[in-house]
Amino acid sequence: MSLDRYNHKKVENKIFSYWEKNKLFKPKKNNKSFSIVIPPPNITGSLHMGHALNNSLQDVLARYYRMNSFETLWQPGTDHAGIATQALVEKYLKSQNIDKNKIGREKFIKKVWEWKNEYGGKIINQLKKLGCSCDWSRNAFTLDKNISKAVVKVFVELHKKKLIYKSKKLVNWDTVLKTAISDLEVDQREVNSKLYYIKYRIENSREFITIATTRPETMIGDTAIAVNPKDNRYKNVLNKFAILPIVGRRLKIIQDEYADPTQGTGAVKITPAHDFNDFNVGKRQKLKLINIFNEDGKINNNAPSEYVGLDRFDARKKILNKLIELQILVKEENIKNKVPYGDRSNSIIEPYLTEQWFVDAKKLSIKAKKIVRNKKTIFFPPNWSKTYFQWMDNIEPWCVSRQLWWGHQIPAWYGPDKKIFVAENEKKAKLEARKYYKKNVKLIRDPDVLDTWFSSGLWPFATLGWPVSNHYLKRFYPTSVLVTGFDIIFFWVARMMMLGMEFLNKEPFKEIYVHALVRDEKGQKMSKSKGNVIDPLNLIESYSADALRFTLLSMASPGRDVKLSEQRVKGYRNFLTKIWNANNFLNVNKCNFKGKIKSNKLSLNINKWICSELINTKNEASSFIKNYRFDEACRVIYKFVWNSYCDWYLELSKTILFSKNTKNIKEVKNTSGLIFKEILILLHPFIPFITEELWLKNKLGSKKNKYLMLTPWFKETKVLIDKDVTNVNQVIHVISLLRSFKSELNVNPGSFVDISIKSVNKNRQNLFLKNQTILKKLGRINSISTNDLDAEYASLVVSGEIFKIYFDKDVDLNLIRDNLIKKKSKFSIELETISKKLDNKSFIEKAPKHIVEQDKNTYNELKKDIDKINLTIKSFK
RNA sequence: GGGCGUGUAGUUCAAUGGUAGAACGCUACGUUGACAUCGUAGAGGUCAUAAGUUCGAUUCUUAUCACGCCCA
Repeated sequence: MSLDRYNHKKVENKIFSYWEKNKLFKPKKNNKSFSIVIPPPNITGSLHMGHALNNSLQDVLARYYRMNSFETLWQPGTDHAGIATQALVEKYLKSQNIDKNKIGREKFIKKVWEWKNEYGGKIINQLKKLGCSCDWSRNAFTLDKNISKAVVKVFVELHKKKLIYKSKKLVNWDTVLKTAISDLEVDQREVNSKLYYIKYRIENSREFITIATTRPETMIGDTAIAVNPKDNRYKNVLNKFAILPIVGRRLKIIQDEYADPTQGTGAVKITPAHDFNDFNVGKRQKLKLINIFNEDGKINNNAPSEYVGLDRFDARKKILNKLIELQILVKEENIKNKVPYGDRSNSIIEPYLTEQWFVDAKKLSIKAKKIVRNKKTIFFPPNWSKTYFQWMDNIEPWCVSRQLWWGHQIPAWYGPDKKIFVAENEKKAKLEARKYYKKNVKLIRDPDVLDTWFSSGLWPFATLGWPVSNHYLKRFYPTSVLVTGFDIIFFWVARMMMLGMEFLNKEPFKEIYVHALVRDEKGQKMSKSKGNVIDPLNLIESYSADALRFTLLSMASPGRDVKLSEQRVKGYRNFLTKIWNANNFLNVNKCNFKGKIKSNKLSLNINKWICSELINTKNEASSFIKNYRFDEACRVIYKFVWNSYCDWYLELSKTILFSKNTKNIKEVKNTSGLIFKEILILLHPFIPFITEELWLKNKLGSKKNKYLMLTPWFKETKVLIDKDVTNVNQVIHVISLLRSFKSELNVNPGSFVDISIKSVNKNRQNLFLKNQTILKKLGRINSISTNDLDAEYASLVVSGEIFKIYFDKDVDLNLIRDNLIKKKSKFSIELETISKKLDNKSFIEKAPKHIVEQDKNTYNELKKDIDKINLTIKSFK
């Protein structure tokens, strides 16, 4: 009979639309609550493997807790990604010959919103394809009105508390995007560079001091030369002046710990406006800061006229040529050093002196650290807290202003004398200004916007409606768990912790589950330039979202990267097919899905057995999910469904289904259907689509609730231990041995045999006779007899007892004997190791009793087996 | 330089202080009753190396060697 095959393409979208239409994603009132906020993907993004893993994990949790009667909210949303989005739209406009600066800020922002409304929802739809059960009606965006309000409030309050301030400092400046960026957005890359040795003449002398630098062009901004106080080589020139070549400025030769005697010549030029270390030296030594760049990285008017307007790299070339001409370039040395790159623009970042807004992260970090130290927020795996502390302990002021248009404009206004008024809106700023100036003055708003992470730092409470107090905030904050990749512990997690503690005085998450990166099958980071990117949407298209989810989840072992290969996805697609076919089998045989399992009312041992397996699996799976061991949860469920249920139970059940005992048939039809129903429940958090499809197809829902998604997970938890259960395990064991035996003896596995259990003990004889239908069918046995037959036989030794096997065709006696000898030697080796242990007095004395007992038992069993085999071998002679 | 992590079957990974497991791949065979996207059987491991703790170490400790990531 040919039945239809599972076609995920027909199923997945349809099922999702059912869930959405029937509003199943909305939290249902209940005593206990469970909440997650999604790490908001940015609106320019499209689903990559990292998202797929991250969201599969969250969805398992959300679905699991929802099915366990928790009032569950998975809060979705996206962030506005200031730099990325602005750059993208700018580029797009440029392609249409529209210049951002010509159309102006307001129109530009309108264009970005247009773009956002058109394309910004792409990733949301992709998350839906993956099956994410977020409450999509609450989909949030960092530039939404309410979140923007929260952002302003936070800014104003932090400013009041003096935790936000404006200051002129060196920042990381992106000369392409023309904005400050945070330390974290700077990528330190090791590159091949040159170290240039340059002679600076000592004033009023014919002597020189040679400095070494990787950035000769910044010499225009030099304001000193430093040597280490311990460096005796330069004693004679200390406090003298050197003359800066090309420019002619006098540079004092100073002592500073920063100069490293082992680096270069030990003398180092100090350019406080263009290097973070030099900046600190400058502060200590009260040096002048001379900025030599414009915001685009071109030389400004502080340089000699012939260099003004040159790009920094052209300036370098020109200056080097000049140095050669002046014969003061001593040498060039090839070195490797770290050069800062902007992770968005991919251009070299310039330390640049500007006025920016800073958050006093150090103060904010105090509570945020405490909460983790006190285990109010727990990292999983726990080691990530070390990373968190390490960063928090060395935290620097957080530069939050960006010279962009797209984002939250800073709520700060300037009076005519540059006096700053920070307020929630212009009206309030004006009021304050009036108070200050005692008259109305014109205020100009700060043009800059806030770092995107500033608003995503408010994500766990701003999305729940803060600062307005409401049901959601009360019910779902602190959230239960944050699921995130380790790469944004600093960027995002730390910031949410700091701001959550500051404004709600409560940790934003009770737990933080940190997952790894998804790499390709060779362990390489996926990147477009390497061309090894596996697109999750392609995998979904080919193998279904369910298969992709199960793959990612089963590989999500803590502390380990996910190395993804398509083969695995294919393998789990096969798993779906298996489930689908099992369902076909049940339907063909008119199995019954209705009712409840009452394991204590079952009479057939195979039914008791599968019930017991199910309960064990369910309990194990539950505890694995609670402990974030999704890999283990997948493993036990997969094993149960495929091996226990499909391979053994359904095969065993055929002996009943194809019998004539109507009572037994009924019990099997009930049990097989109900166990399958339980399997769907069990699997639903992992593979929601196919399970829901089968649930609906078989009409397994109640009148109140049609859908699997809202069906309770737990029904029965008591572990079933029963003699019948262990008996089934024994029967399975014997069948397996018999199959192996045939294969070892080169006997056609399809052929039937007769067996004699004459020499087996009475109890076990009864067990085998009682289960002879099963044994005969699955073991391919004609007859089981308590008397030996008059024919050639081979002996199968099981647990010290001999089964005599009569084959329908003659088997080579030598083969049988060799088989026995092989087994004997295997057993003998085992026996030897165990007897060594048992002969060891300290083992007997010191090892736990049950271990000694266990070994003694094994010893006896092996001994018995070997004796029986010896006996049999003798009979050959 | 500081920190974190990883070395277990051909591959990707589990587990465990008491005779090493799975999946995929591979090999052989294919038994009418859902399934060849399948079934049955099988091969395949000095658990990176060395020392220590222990009755016993793949598991704990230390060192070494490889590899990866983060921070400076």
